[in-house]
Amino acid sequence: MEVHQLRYFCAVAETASFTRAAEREKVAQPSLSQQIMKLEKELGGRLFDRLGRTVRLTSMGKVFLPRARAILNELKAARDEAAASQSTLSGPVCIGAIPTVAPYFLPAQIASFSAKFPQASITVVEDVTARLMDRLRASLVDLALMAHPTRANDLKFFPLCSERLFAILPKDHRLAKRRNVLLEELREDPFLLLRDDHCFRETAMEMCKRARLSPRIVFETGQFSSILGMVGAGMGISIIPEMAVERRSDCSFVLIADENALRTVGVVTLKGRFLSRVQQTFLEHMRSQSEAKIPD
Amino acid sequence: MEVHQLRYFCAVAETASFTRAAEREKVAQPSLSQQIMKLEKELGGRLFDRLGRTVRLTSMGKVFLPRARAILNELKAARDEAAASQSTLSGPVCIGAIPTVAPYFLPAQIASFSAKFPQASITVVEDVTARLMDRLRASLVDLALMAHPTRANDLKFFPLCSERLFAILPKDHRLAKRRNVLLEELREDPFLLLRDDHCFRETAMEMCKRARLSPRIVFETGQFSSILGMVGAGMGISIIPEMAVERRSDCSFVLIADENALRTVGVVTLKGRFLSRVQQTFLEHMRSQSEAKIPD
DNA sequence: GGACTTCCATAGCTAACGCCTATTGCAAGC
DNA sequence: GCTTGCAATAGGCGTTAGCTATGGAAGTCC
Repeated sequence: MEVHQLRYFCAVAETASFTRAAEREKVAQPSLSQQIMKLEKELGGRLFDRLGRTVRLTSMGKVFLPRARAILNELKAARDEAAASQSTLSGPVCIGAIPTVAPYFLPAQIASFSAKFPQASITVVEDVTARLMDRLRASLVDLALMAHPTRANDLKFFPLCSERLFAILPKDHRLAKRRNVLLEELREDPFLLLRDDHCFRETAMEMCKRARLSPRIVFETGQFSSILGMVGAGMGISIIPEMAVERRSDCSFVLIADENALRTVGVVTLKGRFLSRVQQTFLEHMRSQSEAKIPD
Repeated sequence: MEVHQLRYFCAVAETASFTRAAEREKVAQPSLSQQIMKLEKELGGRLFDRLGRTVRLTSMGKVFLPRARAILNELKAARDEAAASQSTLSGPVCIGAIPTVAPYFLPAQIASFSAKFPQASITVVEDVTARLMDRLRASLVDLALMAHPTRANDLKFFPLCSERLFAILPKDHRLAKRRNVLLEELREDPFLLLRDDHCFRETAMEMCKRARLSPRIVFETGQFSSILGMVGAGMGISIIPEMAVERRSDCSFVLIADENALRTVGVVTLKGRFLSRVQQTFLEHMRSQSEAKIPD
């Protein structure tokens, strides 16, 4: 049973004529007759009575007609829906983001994108790098915002922006008024850091290592806002990226005087993964939005 | 968009592998790949992500899958229903019958057929010959019980039985006790006949003509039972076929002594009309049932 | 890290099948 | 009885779904 056979069948039923049906379907009449006969053979009985010059549905034809019509409609609906899911900028976009990027970067991006494409249904998953990579590989997220080009070669990294790193000090810290600072100068201060699974902990530790400094860690957390609070309370110092800097009365942010004190934020996708048009568009939206923001 | 493409698509979606899907669908893997690619091209986007060794639905694939499944199910249902309407002995049988046959012949036929094939849904239309022929030509009835082979060459006549004709006389008629009678002997009696559009009127008039008798008609009706009642009341005499004979205290039935005093009852179908299996079976049922009943 | 395996895509060929034109066969209408 | 209208048949052609063989990329094993 083939699609064109159903089309021809409906055409004959509707025009009550093989000749007119053939015209409507833009095929020669014998071709159409053949296909109808083939269909009749498959179904084990005639669909039409051929009575001299009139053609009429048999009782089997009568029960078959609505089903054939339904199938043709469903085919059209399926084709249309599929095409629409590609051509219109609608459908699901699931974005992953690490906790040290999500609250500072995503809200504005999503807001501007949603304003342009209100049909897109955006969901966000916040998780640490390792687990985001798993989710990418399982196609549970379409795009992931992460820091540093990934070493995994089944993933692709699109850099968005590089941002400078800052030392965060209590307002009354001896270096709080400086325009910039070397990490070496903070050798004696107790450190507050993110937990082990956060990639920014690694970034910070890397900086310390470059400054030949092994920090005394007195507090670990999962979010910068806790660090800011604790630093403000005088518990110690820390390192944060530029996007986490915020005006506070109890903390000072001092630029780290090291040209390598940078964090690169980018979008990661799974290689070989086909992105729908919305998903692709969201990626391009983020890239174009952040071009302007790349500080250098 | 073709049926096999939908089948292949579902197979890949369900096995998560082109190779396994090809095995399941009994085609070579490249053939299947080609068809999927063709389908993807038609829909304007990929249906699957090919990620190294895993194959996974894209978001378009996810919306397309249930629709493809639904269509395949509908196809199967349509095929099954059509095949069932041919193979199982169910479905509509619309029988036409002339009023001078219907009440005497049909009830037993329908009862025995329904007992054997309770799935058949039988409807009966009672009408005179001319209108039954119209209904046959319009496919409003599938079979029609009529008398005498039809002259119309777009119809086909299957004889069922030939029955003798009887004179019906009031109990106190001078010939009421006879074993048989010649129509000539009834030359003086007033006649009761069916109305003009009933074919049995023609049969009766034919008999009169053969007996060189032009009957004086004193009553016309549409049914034998009225004639029986009126004859019983002594209004006159009439002619009826054997199947209309019934024991009555006020009438006598005397066989007409003419070897041509016969009425042939048969089934008529429209030439070129395809009968479903029930319809065909009903026809054969009637023919086999009445074989035994053909008097000669 | 190189050989092997696994899996999908590509290339080239073949056979089937849908479509074509021309013609026949059958009714219907003048 | 001839023409007309319509579906079926016959025979040729081109497209295409299917095949085998091969290529290339990713994962696996020693």
